[in-house]
Formats: sequence, structure tokens, C-alpha cells
Amino acid sequence: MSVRTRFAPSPTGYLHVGGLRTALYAFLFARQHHGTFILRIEDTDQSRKVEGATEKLIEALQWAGVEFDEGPGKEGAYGPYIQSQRLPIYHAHVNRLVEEGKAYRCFCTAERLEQLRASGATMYDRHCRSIPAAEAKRRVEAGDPHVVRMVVPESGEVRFHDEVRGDVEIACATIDDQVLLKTDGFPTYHLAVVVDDHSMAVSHVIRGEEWLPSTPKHILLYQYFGWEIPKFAHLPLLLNPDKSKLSKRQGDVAVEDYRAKGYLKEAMVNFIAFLGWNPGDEREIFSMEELIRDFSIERVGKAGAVFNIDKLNWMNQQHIKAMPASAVLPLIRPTLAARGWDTFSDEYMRSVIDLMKERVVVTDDFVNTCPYFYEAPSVYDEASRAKNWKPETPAMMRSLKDRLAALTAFDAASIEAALRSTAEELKVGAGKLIHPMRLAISGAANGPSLFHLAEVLGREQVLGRMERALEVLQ
RNA sequence: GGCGCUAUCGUCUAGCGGUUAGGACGGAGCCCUCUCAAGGCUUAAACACGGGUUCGAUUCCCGUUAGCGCUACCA
Repeated sequence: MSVRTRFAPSPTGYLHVGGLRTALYAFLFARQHHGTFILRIEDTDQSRKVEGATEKLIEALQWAGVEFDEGPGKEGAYGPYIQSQRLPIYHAHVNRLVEEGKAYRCFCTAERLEQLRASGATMYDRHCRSIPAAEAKRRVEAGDPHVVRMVVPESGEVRFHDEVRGDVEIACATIDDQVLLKTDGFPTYHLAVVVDDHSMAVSHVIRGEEWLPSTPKHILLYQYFGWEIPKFAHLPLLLNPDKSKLSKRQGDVAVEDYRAKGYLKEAMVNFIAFLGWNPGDEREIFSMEELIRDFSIERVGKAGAVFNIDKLNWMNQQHIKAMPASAVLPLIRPTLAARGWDTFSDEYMRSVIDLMKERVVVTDDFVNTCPYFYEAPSVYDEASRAKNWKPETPAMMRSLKDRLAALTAFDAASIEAALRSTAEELKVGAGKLIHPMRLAISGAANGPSLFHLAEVLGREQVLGRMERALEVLQ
């Protein structure tokens, strides 16, 4: 049997990081088994329609490198892949269930259900289960609004094996007569997921733990239809720092947010994969290819995992350091452009990136933490100025500047040699020149190696900035 | 309330009966050093509780507790 997995989000307008993790696991599993990964849009709630949501979802998935083989825009043999386009399929199936007595039409009004609940009932009282078929048919033909509910046995239990949790057992007496078809003719999740997973030949249902309690209903439906039951794997939830289910209000949950902040897709995928899974050894930095190779459902944990931004930051840094400057460059061009700094050559930018690589957390830092690569400083760090720009400093800077001007080669080694010999001649420690010079050419108290910084900036910039500092920093 | 799931350092986790309970992030300290980083080294920090089973439980079983999830004509 070939492996077919799917990610079946409802289009809410953005891709939740928890959703990305679910999608990633389903994707990794499918790829590893040379199977098929499907994207299916579960848009059966008309009241929650969001314009452009599907497009955004697909874009976020593609950004992360979680590519689906079948789905909207990639029609395979099992489409359509958008549930709102599959209504006739659900109707046919639900009718079959009604005819076979495995589901029934329910004419109860919202008011009645509300009263029922208000009176303390925790489940539907099955009031319409006993309506004779002929009467139900008559009422349907008369246009009576109604839903279709599944018949749940009153006793016994449903057992199933979950790939991550083991055997699970739930008493039928605690399962409600679930609505399958809503008054508006749309299926509920429970009907649609079963019909679609079966008709799309899904072999492994990999989804969030929030679906575990309703899985027995799905099992029952598979049995009613006489279908083979797929394997289930319910993933642990992603949590807020306070351990509640990950949600906005407590930070960013949309993968687009992280992308916009300058997190690498490689880091995002690596980090999220490790929230609930690990290879069993001490490796932590994984590429998508390595994840596909080593992932296994057996090693997925059962407990929820807190989304820890500190670890993500570290991981992002690790991936940035491992990435060649030429690969980083296209990622920061837009950020540069937004600040009007898109005039620098690729060669210059690659030097900047190599220098900044290991002091950056997100890619935006290549722009925001080191503006001095893009324009001369207009303000100078006050603390550094107080500490390093002494009355005797200007004279020393003048000598240093003259030495630098006379250099034949303006590279880091030559600059360093010039500075150190100047310091020696002036009988002061090199720090007496290094710190003021850094302040003069960058305006900042810290940053990359001064000599390399000067080399990248170039002689003209360095000399000009030193002159300017001598004027400004009296 | 009912049902279900879960439970190792603050966080992510390794562990699949006998370990000095390991690693990573974060914290602290030291080293390196022109600053900031990066890197290296060191260090503090955990088996929720109570019963069993067993020669022996972090590990298996049962309770308790706690957390979370579900309990919609939302997914």
C-alpha cells in the first residue's frame, strides 16, 4: 500500500506554526516513504470564509519548503481538493447512511437544543432518531430545515490504535449523535474528513491531538461505510510559555510573522521539527533532506511542547552562520531597499555579510544592527565617546589618519600593522587608538573586528569619517 | 461537570529495569580577545506524589495530583 498523507487546514487567513508542524510531519513521512503528500482545504464553515486565505496558506507552505504533490492548483486523480467543491460527494454519502439507518434527519431547532443544554444535558437527546422514515421524508420534501446526525450505538466501546499514543478506548455512551450535514447543506468536519480521507486514499491521518476525542466518531463512520480504516497519528500540541495551546495574544503564531522578522525557513523547519520529535542522538541542526531521511513517527513524543523563542533564535543563528553569503544576500536585499540602501554591489554586501554573520540573530540584523556599512555615522555612541574620546585623542587620530592615508594596500593586515606601530610610536596601548577609531568610523561602541571593518569600508570612507569625527567630537 | 491525553533540569529533550540520570537553549563563571559576537572549558538545575510488581524502579501496573485538550449545525 502506498503512503498518502495530507495536511487539511481550514483557511483562516494565515498558517499557524502548529499547522506548519503538522504539515511538516505529514510531508516528511510521505517523502520518506516515497509516498504522496496532499493539501486539502477544509472550508466547510461558510461563516468563517476569509478572502485569499488559501493562497496565503499555499504561499507559506511553499516558503517553508513543504511542497504538496496534490492539492489546489495541482490537481491529481483525487480532486477537487477544496471541500466546498465536493458537496455532491458528501450528499451522496450521507444519503446512503440515512437509507441504511446509520444516520437520521434531525429537525430540532437551535432553540430546542439550547434549552436542552440549559437543562443540563451534555449530549443531544436523540429526539429525532425515532421519527419514522416516511414522516422524515415528508418533512424534508415540505422543506423543513434539518440536519443529518449519525447514529451512535448506546453501548459498547470504540477502540483504535494511535501511532503515537498506543491503544485508545472510548465508551460509545459518551459519544454524541454527531451532526454530519448542516442545515446549509455543508458537511461538518467529521463527515467531510472521513469521506475525503477515504476517497483520496489517505493511508495515514497525521493531525493534532485536539482531534483525538473525536476519532471514535470517525472510526464509526468508516465502519458504517465499510471502509478500511487508515492509520492515525495524533501529534502533541504546541504550547504557549504558560502551557496553554499555542495562540496569538501570547506572541506570534503565523509563520508569515517569523518570515517577516528575518527567520530563515531552514531554521523554522528545523526548530519546529524538534518540537515533538528528535533523532535519538545528539544532533540538532538538520536540513530538510536530513529530516526526511531520519524522521520517524515512533520517535514522536506524546507531551505538548512549549514554543521557545530563545532556542529558535539560536537555531536561526546556526543556520545563518552555515549559509554562504551569496545565499543570504537575496534575503536582505528587500530590507536594504526599504531603507534606501539598495545601491551596494553584491561583492560589497558579501563582505558585510561575512563580517556580520556571527553577530546576527535574524536576517534583518544585517541591516538594522550595522547601519554604518551603508552610511556614515551622524551620531556617536555617548558611552563610548565618554570613555574613549579623551582630550589627547584627536592628536593621536590625526597621526593614525596620516599613516592610513599613506598605506599602499588598504587591507586588514596592513591597517592593523599601521595602527599598532602608530600606537607604539605614541607610546600608548593599541586600545587607545582602536576604540576611538571604531567610534569615529562606525559611531558605534561595538561591532566586527575594526581592521576588517575598515577594509570593507575602504580607504576613502575611513579617512573621510575620521576627518568628520575629528570635527564633530571636539 | 463528563470524556480523553499527558507528566525527566526554567524550556526542548535522551533514557525503552541496574546510568555518577546524558545533550541542547537559556543562566552563572573562566578562557580567547580591539569592542560586540562567535568559539572553547567549567558550573548550578530534573525523574510530581503514593502504592504495588520485582533482588532492583525514572523506566512496568494502579491510584492521586496537576496541566492540557475535547465536550458546536467551528475546524
